[in-house]
Amino acid sequence: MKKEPVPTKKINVLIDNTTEEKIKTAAKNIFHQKGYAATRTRDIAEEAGINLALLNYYFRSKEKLFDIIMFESMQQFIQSMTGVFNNEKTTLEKKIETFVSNYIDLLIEEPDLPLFVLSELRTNPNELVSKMNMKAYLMNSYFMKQFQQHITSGKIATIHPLHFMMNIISLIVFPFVGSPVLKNMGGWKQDDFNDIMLQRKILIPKWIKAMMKIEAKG
Amino acid sequence: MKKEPVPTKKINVLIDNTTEEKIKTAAKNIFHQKGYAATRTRDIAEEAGINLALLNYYFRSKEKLFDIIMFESMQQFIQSMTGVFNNEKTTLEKKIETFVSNYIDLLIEEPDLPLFVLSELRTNPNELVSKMNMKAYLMNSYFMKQFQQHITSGKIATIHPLHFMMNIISLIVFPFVGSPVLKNMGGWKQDDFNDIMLQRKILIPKWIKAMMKIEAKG
DNA sequence: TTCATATTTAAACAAATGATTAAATTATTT
DNA sequence: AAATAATTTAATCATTTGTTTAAATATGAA
Repeated sequence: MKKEPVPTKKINVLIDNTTEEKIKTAAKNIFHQKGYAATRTRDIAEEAGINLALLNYYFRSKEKLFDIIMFESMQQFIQSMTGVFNNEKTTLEKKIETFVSNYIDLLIEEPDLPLFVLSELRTNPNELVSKMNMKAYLMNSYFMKQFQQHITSGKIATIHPLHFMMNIISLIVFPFVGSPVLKNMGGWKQDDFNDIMLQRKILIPKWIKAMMKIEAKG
Repeated sequence: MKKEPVPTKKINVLIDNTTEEKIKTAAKNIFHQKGYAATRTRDIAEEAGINLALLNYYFRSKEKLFDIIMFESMQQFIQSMTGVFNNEKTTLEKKIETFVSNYIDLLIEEPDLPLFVLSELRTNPNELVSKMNMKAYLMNSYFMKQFQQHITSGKIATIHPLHFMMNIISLIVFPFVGSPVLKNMGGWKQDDFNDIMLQRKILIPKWIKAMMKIEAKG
């Protein structure tokens, strides 16, 4: 007779050996690739190499499992900012460079992350987004303080901080979201695409700086 | 006994009065909002106000109906370029301004279009993308000719045309894709959001021009 | 009108799918 | 080792969902 599964908190092994972790890893892969609705619990079980019933044994339901994956994915999606934006020892310029670089590295590792998060956010209520409390984080960051200083000292144009964030994130993330089209148009294989994205680690900070200045003149 | 439905090509009425059109309109709305997998044929029937069986009567299957919607959506997604990019009487700068303006107008009308197309493209093979032949269209356009001239004459930096297109489209489209997050962070209602997007009709062309120049110096 | 054809409807079907059950196996404790 | 608890398995269930069927209704032609 089964009861509640025991809270599996053994020693952390490098390789996901526990059944629970195998399921989570498989779920992440398939959810990221196909989204919630198109994912079958049987697909997850097969990818994880486990019996279908174990999914419900460990996670109660497809939806509960999804909620966990979704939460962790959103954290990963956001976490790129943490640690960069509150460093009081780096300049604004340096923060932008680091942010762009870290983010592109992350997306080369997890190319399906943005489209997954954004697609699922479309249906779900924005409860999760509120929970993440991104607004407070960004607005209270040291980054934002520096940004405001640059504006008041006239170093950069007067512009809504969210326009600024929108622009940086757009330039970083959108190519990954549109990669099927881009690869087709450029005749690029995965490695070519990644090379182009790596180029953008250098280019995007330059572009951003240029964008922020011109406003002041025009 | 039913046979093949007759090809419904009556006089085009302003209001979608025919059953076929009612189904297509409903299907577009729901597919755009929820994607293929999360859409139930019963949802479409209900939204269209018709009997469920009529969907299969007119379109054979959910998939065939989806293919039609998907094709038309991609055309709409791409069509924004047509007509702008091959106008031989406008400058490069003017083309950019018009393109940005038209595109933002389209996305305010059809805010779900990009995420829908890009999500579905992720799963499907890129057969559709190839069929659209976007590469040939862009590369053979008068726009691209002007772009190359600007590079050779030193007016703008040497840069891969796809980087350039990526940047414009990223700045236009990504805010719509990430609108749930943006609205939350900015505390914006739909109308506020649209106002911000309308601001970008002016801002994006300025930013793009600035980006293209700085490269030359650096 | 009358007849044929097109359209619409309610009901039902079959496959897919998330979830559960009860038994079998493995691991842990006493 | 024996007993208890945890994990795994194969089979099954119940619901959802895309699709079909056969009858009913509406439309148009003769």
